[in-house]
Amino acid sequence: MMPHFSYKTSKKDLQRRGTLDTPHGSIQTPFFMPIATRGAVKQVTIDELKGLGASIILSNTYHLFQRPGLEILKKFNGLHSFMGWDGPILTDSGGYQVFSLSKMRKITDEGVRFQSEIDGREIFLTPESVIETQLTIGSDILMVLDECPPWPCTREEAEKAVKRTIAWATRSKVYFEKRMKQKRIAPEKRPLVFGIVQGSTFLDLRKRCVEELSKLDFDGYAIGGVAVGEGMEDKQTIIKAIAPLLPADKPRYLMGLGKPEEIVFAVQNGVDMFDCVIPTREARHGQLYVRKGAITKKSFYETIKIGNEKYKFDKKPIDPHCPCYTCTHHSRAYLRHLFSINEGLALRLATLHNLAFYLDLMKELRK
RNA sequence: GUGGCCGUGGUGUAGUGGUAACACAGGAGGUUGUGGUCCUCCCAUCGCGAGUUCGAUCCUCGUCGGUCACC
Repeated sequence: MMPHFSYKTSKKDLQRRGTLDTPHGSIQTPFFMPIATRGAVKQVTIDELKGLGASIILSNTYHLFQRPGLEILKKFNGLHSFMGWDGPILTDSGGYQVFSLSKMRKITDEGVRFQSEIDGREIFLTPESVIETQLTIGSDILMVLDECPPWPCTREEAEKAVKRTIAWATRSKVYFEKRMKQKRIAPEKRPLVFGIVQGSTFLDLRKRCVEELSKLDFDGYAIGGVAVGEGMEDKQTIIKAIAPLLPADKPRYLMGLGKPEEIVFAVQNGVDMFDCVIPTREARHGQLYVRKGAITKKSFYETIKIGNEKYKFDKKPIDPHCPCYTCTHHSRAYLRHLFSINEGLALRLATLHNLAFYLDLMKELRK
């Protein structure tokens, strides 16, 4: 079996730099994945993503399954050719949707029954079906189906979710290996599959989850169920305690996070991979990131609400030191104007800038 | 000039003898394995003056403004 991941630790802390091999190329860690839930990073073209320094993007099995649907994805031989992105793609399993769309779901040991929020039809996800769908998508990194309990939750609920997550992870891995054998995939074409650690804020449950998942020898390990409502302290406690326990020779992925300082903190604790809606979603709502200084400083950035009245006459770019298209072409006042007249260009320019901020931050963390 | 009708926030509309509701606009927050369409909060001494009343945005009179009809 080929080595998918190699890394070096920095002198201080647990921080590491590495290279992760995928069927669509090798990429440097730590990295941030812009989110393309439905096969598009909102507002941004493929070339722009590459120009910004994105090496991998994230999409979502549950959403793609509904639209465009597997028939189209099969005809196109997967998502890469359908959307025109030839770099690596990680797909979330839909496990998070168990949590975020919880009004419309029913979980059993067998799987998750959803009522589609689009057309109302019933969708039944199992660990096996989710792996199969991700193989159809042609994902480079597959995530297993997990159960992400809400916060707060009781110890009993968390324990139940952990047990189910482990059981599902086992089934996922078995099914994945079976399919790899059947398909006779060459080692370098073989996608990666990641396990997901749950356990809410109960560290002993999380540790047990890590131990059980480690036995299954996944290609990488994710910390899930973080940033679901708990406070900063809980988040830090989980990251600090759990990240170093994950197998060191495999990439570590902190799912769904986060704010810039959370990413920095996690990288310093040995996490390699991130995704988050924050830069893209907040951009669409006019909240933009401005770099203030070195990462070592406590407040190395600030956010501005470009819609605020105080920017009405502001001739400065969003961030004078930012090399992105938006900052090299337009003023805050113009951006504010575009937002106030509800012009689509506003969303585009804002998204380009926030992604530049995040991806530049990752570049710096890889130095 | 005479008669009718109407004057409520930036705009358009509700409403009640116990100091005002809604939408949009405006202002300020929020957003963590995606909500461009989402959430929260703020923004009116009800044209002006007087009277009746415990209390008037509401009733009465006057006044100013708008509008329609008639002379």
